[in-house]
Amino acid sequence: MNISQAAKATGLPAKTIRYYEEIGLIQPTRRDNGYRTFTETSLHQLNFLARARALGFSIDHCRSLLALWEDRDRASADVRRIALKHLDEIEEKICDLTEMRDTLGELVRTCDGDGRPDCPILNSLSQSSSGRKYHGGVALARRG
Amino acid sequence: MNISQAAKATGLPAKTIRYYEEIGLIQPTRRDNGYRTFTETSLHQLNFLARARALGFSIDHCRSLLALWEDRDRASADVRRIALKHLDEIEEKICDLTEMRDTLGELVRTCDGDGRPDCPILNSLSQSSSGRKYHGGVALARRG
DNA sequence: CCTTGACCTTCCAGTAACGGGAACCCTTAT
DNA sequence: ATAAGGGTTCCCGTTACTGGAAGGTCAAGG
Repeated sequence: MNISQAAKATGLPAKTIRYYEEIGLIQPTRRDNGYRTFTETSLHQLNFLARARALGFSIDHCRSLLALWEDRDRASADVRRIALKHLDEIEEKICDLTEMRDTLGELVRTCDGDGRPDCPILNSLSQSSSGRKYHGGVALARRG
Repeated sequence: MNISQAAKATGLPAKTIRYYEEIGLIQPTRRDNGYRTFTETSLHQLNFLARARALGFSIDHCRSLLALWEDRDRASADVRRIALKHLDEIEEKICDLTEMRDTLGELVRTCDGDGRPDCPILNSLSQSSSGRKYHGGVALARRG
């Protein structure tokens, strides 16, 4: 099975699959012409990764989970620990975002949105930062 | 006022302030020795930026908001439109994260976390992806 | 005058997780 | 022979910074 077939089968872009190989998450074999070959096992791994990534696990966490998955003797507790840690992070993010949403929602609510130059949103933003939290800048930033 | 004073006054790291100058968000003047000088106006801008960033506005949105803020004739509707768009994105993120949390929480709940090798979390992850959504990989990823 | 230490400067590299696109090879069909 | 549709590697760009090196500046102390 070639990479585009594997991509179709797992829902992952071919680029992503190549990337996963590059960083050592998977090791598909090669044919004589250099093409990657994906077996049933590769597909299982890729599906595992796709699902874990969809649940928000980082690549590093995915690496650990994948190793645990392939270790017949692993302890369930190890997996649980990673999942719990991730769950905590998700909770915190939801909390931050909810706070953002409430604050911003309140501002938007009080903004007429008409043609007049007065704007409660800008007024609030220009106030000197009481209650503002600096989260390291990037933690709450948007992507894409 | 030097950069470290400005940093202390705004809560932004000096590195970040230099970065904001580099990408053209602010234009502090320079002294003869090359040191940046921050005035009351600079501090207002930096506070504005810090607050907008804390609300999750992207740098690009911040740039627009800052321009609108400094435009005495701007229409309130312009600001409102940006804020609403951002609000939508926040909502969607919260939604995605909540879904993640619920799914992962359910898995963790059914996991004993003992020493035995059987693990419901891994079992679920290894199932073939029904109901899984591929969000473009990065949208839901963690940072830091 | 010299040194020390705390500032300040610029520049370069790295982060997470890919996506876009160029340049080029392989296979199959016409 | 050539065109289409795979595949490959490699490099750059993305976001919003952070860390660190190399070096200039300034005030105080000996």
